[in-house]
Parts: sequence; structure tokens; C-alpha cells
Amino acid sequence: MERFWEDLRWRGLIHQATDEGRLVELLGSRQSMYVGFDPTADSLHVGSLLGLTMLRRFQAAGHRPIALVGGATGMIGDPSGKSDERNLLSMDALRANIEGMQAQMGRFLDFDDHSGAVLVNNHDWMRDVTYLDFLRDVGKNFPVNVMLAKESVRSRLERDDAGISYTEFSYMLLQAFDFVRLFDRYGCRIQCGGSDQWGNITAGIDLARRMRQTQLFGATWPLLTRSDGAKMGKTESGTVWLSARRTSAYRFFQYWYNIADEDAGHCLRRLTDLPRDEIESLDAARQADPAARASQRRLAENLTRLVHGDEGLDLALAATRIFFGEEISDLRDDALLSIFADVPSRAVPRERLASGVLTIVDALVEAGLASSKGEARRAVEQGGGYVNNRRIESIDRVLDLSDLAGESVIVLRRGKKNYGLLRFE
RNA sequence: GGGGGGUUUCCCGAGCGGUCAAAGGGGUCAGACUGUAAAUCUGAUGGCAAUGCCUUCGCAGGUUCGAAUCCUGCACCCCCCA
Repeated sequence: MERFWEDLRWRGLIHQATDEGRLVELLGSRQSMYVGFDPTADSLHVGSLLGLTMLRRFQAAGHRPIALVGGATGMIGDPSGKSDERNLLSMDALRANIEGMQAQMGRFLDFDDHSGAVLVNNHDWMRDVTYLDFLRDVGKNFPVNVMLAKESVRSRLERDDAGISYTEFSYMLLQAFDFVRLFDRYGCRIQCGGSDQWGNITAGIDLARRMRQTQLFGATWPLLTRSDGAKMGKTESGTVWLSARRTSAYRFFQYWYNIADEDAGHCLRRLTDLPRDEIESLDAARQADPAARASQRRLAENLTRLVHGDEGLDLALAATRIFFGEEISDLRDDALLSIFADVPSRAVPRERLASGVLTIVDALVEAGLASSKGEARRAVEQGGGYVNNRRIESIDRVLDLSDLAGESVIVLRRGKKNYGLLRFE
């Protein structure tokens, strides 16, 4: 079992751990380990990936992973790492979010397997606890002076402009209580989380010592950051989600494919389950020939397959070839429409195409790729107009039925990456 | 309350009776280059049935063959003196 821990260390996944010697010893037998997830949206995102893959690694090593969805704590809001008081979510929104997240976790964890991954919602045990019971049983064990010393609370108290509500202040107690309950129910002795969770994790360990006279353990991974300072999993256009509905497999693939060279090694180690020797040879290849981007490709393929399956990866690869120049022909409409799922499309009567009156200039405007005919004309004259990825040579070009890329779709493009679809119905 | 300055095309900013759809810069968009990076270079940048026509220079009138440019009134902004 030391090998397992050694691997986690090598991957850079261990930031802090309580009583590491005994923890490693404990891992010599089958254990349960839990990671909590905030139900702040109806989909998990790249930020959740680390926790999911951590659970996965434990399952692969023969332990039982427990994914805890914070149905109760989500109603409160974790102040850790947050500079401002958070808005509370409605019950309905929470329920929808939890359902969405549960649906995605099956990709990462085997819930049927003998090592039985478990999904729990802390609302299930919190909803029946009365306020008075909670204060007597749990609150009694929390010295306020210790709570005030925790980083998550202190940083907020030191601000003149933010402060912290009693509600958020209490968050730590709920998460601590979760740990005790999971110990009671599953014998779970280990909790992992991002380094911002250290305070909450140790709070649970303290509580278990007082309430159950038992020793629990915790470990944190360092928060995944990008070398340029930007947050991992964010782009100019927003969060990178794990749900294909929110972020297409193609865009997900592209996010990883475009990771900076300096970040690629970290991501391979922390997020993929590729073996050490392969990662090290990718490191060497990246040094020798960065332009080949072998690391980024491997990373993108590995994660896209994990999150979107083989089908999703195939789709992303097909879309990548097309978005980077490959001519489009002989494709079916459904393939085109899923590849271009993120691209705006416009329906046009089929007669206009058949009767040979649809000029390329009109088509570009119709597809929303130019805001005026003048702009469309300019684009074509400068060589920036494409039909099915083939450059338009003449401003007099007229579209007809032979230009269809699928049964009823023509793909127009302006410049490098602005696509627009016309559907002829 | 008195005096002065300003309001220009996406932004900044020239223009001070015709040659102004309006210099220059930024941004944006294309093209080349490139590792789907950054930088760089080139071109474009009000609309349209387009050797022309229409709309645009705070708003409304006026002078003139002709106004972003001159005059009058109005609105908003800035500065100075009370």
C-alpha cells in the first residue's frame, strides 16, 4: 500500500496529511475515503475533476470511494476560499443540481463493483436533526476560539468590507458532522479535499475524537492552478463543464489540448491515470519537441474519453479535424449537427438553393457571419470566406445543391474559426 | 449668479465653408507567418440596387449654390470667479 501513497505523492496530489505514517499504515487494509462536492450547479466542472479522479484512484487501489453531495451544506455555503458572503440556493435548484451531478459521477466511479462506490447526500441525515439537538451534540464540541483561528473564518473577519454571517460561520460544524456520520455508517476514516478544505477536514477529525473517541484521518491536494495565474477550468467564455450539454466534447478536448507547456506535466500527473513511465517519457518529448504537443494530445484524449466516453472522443477528434481546415464533404446531417453543436445555424427554404439565386454574400449574411453585405463582400475579397472549408475564390460565387455537405446542410466559415450553418429545409 | 472650454464615425482624437464617409492611434475583422500560443507583417473597417445614391460629426432651426466646419436656441459635461 505504500506504493499507492507513493504514487499519489509523485503525482503531486498530497499537499497536507494528518499523521501520515499511520494513514499509510491504515491504507494497508481496505478503507473508505470520502470527498465532498458542492451542488452549486447542475453539472460538475473541471474544478471537480481532481476530487473525482482522487476517488477513482482509491477505488482502483481497492478502497471504497464515497462521493458526498452537499445537499445540506449547499444550503449554507462554504466560506472557505470565498471572499464574500454567498447567495443561498433554493431547494428546487439544489435538488436539480444534485440530480445532474449524480448522473455524471457514474463515468468516474463504479457503483456496482464489489468495492462499491457510494453516493450520499448529507441532507438525508441533516434534515431530521433539530437545531437544539445539533447544538447539544455537535456545537458543544466546538470551541469558538478554535473556530475563529481557522483560516477560512479569520480571512473574512480581517476584511473591512465583507464580514461573515453566523450561517456561514456554522458551515464548518456541518461538514465536521458529515465526517462523523460517514464514520458511523461506513466506517469511513479518511477524508480528502482541496487544500482550502484543510480546516473543515481537521474540524471533523476533532469532532470525531470528542464524540466517538476515535482517530480519523485527512489529506488535501494542492489546488490546481495555471502557470499564468488564471484559474484552471475557466476560459474567456466561462467555466469548462463536464456536461456535454454545457461544454461540448470538442470544446472540452480543446481546453486540454491548449494547456500551456508548463502546465501539461502537472495535469497529466494529477488528472490522468497514465503510468509514471509514460508521463515521464511525455515530459522528455515535450522538452525535445514542444511543437508536437504530444503531452497535450494525450491529456486531451485521456480526459475526453473519461468524461465523454469513446463516442465523445471520436466526435471531438472529428470536430477538431474539421475545425482546423479539413474539407467537409459526404457527411451526414446528424454528424454535422453534432460536430457543429456550438455553432449558430439558420434555416433557409430549400428552393432558394435549388433555384441558384443564393449568392455567397447573401449566404454569409444569412448565416450571421457578416452584419452587412459590405462586410461579407470584404471577407470574401480578402480570402476570408469558405464554403465547407474550401476557400471562396470569387465574389460572384452562387450556392447550389452541389454545395450541400450533408443531406441539407452547408457549412460556411469566415476567417479562421467563425462558423455558421445553413439548413435548407 | 458671472466668465471660459467642450460634445466627431466602436473608443480616443484631428478637422475650423467646398477636394470629408471625415487624418492618426486603439480596438475589431481578414490574410501571411506559426505549435490551434505570443509577437510580427499586410490589408480592411457606415449602408446600399455601387464609377452613383443614402445615412452619419450632441439636439432643433437658420445663413449659403454648398456646413462636421458660420449664426441662433436647447440639452448635457468640464474648468475658473462668486
